[in-house]
Amino acid sequence: MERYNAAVAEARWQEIWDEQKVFEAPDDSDKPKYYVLEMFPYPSGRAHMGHVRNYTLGDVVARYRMARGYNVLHPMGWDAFGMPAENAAIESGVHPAIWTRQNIDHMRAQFKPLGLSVDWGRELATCDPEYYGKEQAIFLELLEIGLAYRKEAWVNWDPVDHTVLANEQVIDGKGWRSGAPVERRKLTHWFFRITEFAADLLDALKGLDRWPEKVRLMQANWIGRSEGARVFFPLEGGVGGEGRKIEVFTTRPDTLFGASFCALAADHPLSLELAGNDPDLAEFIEECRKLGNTAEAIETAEKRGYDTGLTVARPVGEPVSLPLYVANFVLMDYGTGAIFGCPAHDQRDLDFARKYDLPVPPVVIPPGEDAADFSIGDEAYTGEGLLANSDFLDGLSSAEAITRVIAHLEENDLGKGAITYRLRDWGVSRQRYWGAPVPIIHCDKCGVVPVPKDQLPVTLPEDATFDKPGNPLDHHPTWKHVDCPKCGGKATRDTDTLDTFVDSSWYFMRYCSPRDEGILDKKAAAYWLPVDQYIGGVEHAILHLLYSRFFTRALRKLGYVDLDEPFEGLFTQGMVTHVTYKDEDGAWVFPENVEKKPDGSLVRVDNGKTVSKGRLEAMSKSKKNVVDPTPIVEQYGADAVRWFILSDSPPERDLLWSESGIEGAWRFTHRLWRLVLENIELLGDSRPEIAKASEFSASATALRQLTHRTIDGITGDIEAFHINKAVARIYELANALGSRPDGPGAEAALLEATECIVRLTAPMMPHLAEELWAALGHKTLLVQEPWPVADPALLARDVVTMAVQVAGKLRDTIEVELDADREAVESLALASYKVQKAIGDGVVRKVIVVPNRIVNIVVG
RNA sequence: GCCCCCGUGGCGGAAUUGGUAGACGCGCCAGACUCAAAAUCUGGUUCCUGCAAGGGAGUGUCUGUUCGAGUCAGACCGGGGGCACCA
Repeated sequence: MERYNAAVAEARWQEIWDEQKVFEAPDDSDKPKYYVLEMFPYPSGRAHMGHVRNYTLGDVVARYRMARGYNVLHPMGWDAFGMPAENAAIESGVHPAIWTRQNIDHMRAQFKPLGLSVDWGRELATCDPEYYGKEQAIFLELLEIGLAYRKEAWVNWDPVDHTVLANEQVIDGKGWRSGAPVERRKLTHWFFRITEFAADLLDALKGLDRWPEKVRLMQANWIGRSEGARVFFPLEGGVGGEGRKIEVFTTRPDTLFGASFCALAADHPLSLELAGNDPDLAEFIEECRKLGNTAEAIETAEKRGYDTGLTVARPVGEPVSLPLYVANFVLMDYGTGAIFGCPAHDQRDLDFARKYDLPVPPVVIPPGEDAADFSIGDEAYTGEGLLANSDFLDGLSSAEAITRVIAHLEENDLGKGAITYRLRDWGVSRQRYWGAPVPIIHCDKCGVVPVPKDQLPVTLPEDATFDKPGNPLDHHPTWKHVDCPKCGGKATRDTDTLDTFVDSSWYFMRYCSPRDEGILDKKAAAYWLPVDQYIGGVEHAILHLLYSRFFTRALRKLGYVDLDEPFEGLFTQGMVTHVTYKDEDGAWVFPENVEKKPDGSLVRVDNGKTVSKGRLEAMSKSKKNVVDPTPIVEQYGADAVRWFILSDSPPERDLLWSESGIEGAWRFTHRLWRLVLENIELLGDSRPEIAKASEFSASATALRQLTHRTIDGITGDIEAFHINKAVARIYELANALGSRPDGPGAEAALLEATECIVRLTAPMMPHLAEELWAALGHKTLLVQEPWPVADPALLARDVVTMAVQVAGKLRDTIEVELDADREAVESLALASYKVQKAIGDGVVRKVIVVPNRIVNIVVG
């Protein structure tokens, strides 16, 4: 028997699928639609195993749904804007567009041999003007309805690179690339008003029942809803005019009587106003700004405050004056930028109070403590309890007190119940070249002027230079200089580009009508959306998914789509890991540079140094544990790679890439090939139809039952993303196919099982399955064949094996008819020699019979 | 610090959701084929004890609920992830 030549067969089937356009998805169909999407890749230039895993998982779903009779949309594109392209331009002088194009071509060439069921006709790249021009149109429409706006905001500014840095690009308070200490600067930026949907984005998480609980939780935490109250504290002494007051937010209005000070954020308007004629305060504010916002800075910084000398009045109960501070731990962009400090019941406030010698009156008494002698030491009491020293709240529980005090505040116009979210508006301006230009013109006379829609796209100038720091769009000699569309006078373009998260927030909608002249074709969008199954890494659990949810709501408001949630089902896959090796100097070593000596020790091939096996790590260039998919696919074939990736590890967990694993998978492709061809040989020209067989031997029936259980099991496994279990069932059926049935109906049963294993393998190893389907004599393409259906009659068993326990310990098993009655089972169990031996001279107290499962004999 | 998830053979992992722990694969061991090797096929493989039949232990640790616990509850230990001065 000749060997299966994966390379030849895979190329051939890919060509046939391509020619017959089997993966092209029409925008309307009698079939139900199913939209499968994997997160589109950043074209870094090299495909990695993580991509292979991601797209293989999606492909299994897509091919399965096709077989189940769905009109499947399974597109692919490129998240093509972003910094690496610009860095490449700075480092090697290649233009970002050229660099990106080459990478896309290279990666597409790496993906194609995987045999993915992708409709390549819908391919898009976010750096194409056809794409980002539409994005600019969306921007302008968001501006019209107030979901995009401009405001001044504090940003991390890299003084060397002359650019804004995202928080994650600031390491130890320094720019990740320049190493220069990052400054806090106030810049005017574009924002998307995502906070408008904060409540909805949070509430709607409940309905996303096909999302991982973990992701929903992370989003909920990120949105961060806090319930409490806003409370006004009047400024005393007529400062700033009569009736002036500061507004604070608190989640613990029940502790209001425990207030011993109030504090403002450094950038609070009142702080800035007071700093105007208080140089010391101005200096303090400056220090706060320098502090930065890195984790380390925050952790090590002690609580510090500046006493403004002003006082505020406690708004409830007996009149009490509280000192007003400006404090470094109060955030301007959360709540109202001002707090009241209740040291007894908040750790930060307590630290602050101890430092500045402020009173610490307890007002919430923990259960079991006595109000008379309860006092606070070094730890604030943040739990609930009964109120004391709190006027009309005394004796109430924390919960009751909160309700009561809010009612009191509202009746007397001193404050109101309020909800605050941690979520902030999304700053989208980036001072970079390789992104979608903000389609805005700034005119001295007319102010901010949108680029007229008929002048979109605002394209990037091709002749930008990258040899000096800062934004190439800003230094370009001519690009930004334009006439004002309104008054015709001299004006300049906005030189910022949009955050690349904007690009990825709507690409899944654009796929529905990728060549549409407008933003999108409403009919196509209505047909295809939402995405039925989205698949990608957990690293996007928060931002990308949250921004996409926002964009969907925004486009709904604009009338383009009629849905809130873009992704009906979400699956987050694990990483691909590989062992790491380090030599005696602690340097990472490539696996191919490691040799195993006969005594089992490991050495470097190049210099003979001792190597130790490190822990499993996600594949990364820096740890030298990457495996390039392309040579592996060339060596073993795409099916073997796909099979290995799908077996063993559950898709949501990390996958350990190993050489022995891929070889095992490769062996199975050959084993299945041989098994099926042997069966074909055995059957000769006969193709006995299962429906025509009138009688089946025991072995034929057993094989049929396994076949149908396998169909049923794999169907459920794929739907539940238990792909590793589906793989195990294929192995099980393959093992059974090794020993052929005999007697009446044997040939029909064998053919049925053989055809089924081929059909069930198709989503995972599509080329091999197609090859074997043809070998079985079929003229149709397997990819267009329906999914097999399990016969319920063959799923039911007429005889079951029941376990018999004595005192909870397994002693024997018995064969009984399905649903055999209790007494029969009981007496059969008691008749067992092993059971009797185990009972010995004990007394049978009770016999528990769980039908078709287990018998437990309780012995006293 | 707060929130969440996970601990099962040498390894990756199954276990119908409270009912025969270890499916399936990798690895390893033995056998068959071969002059030999590779490939392939067959069998074995949780641990302890025993020639064997068998017996005992066993799902991170300890306690509990139950006729019965990998599964439920409580405490602890270990690993991973998210958020982090959010009032």
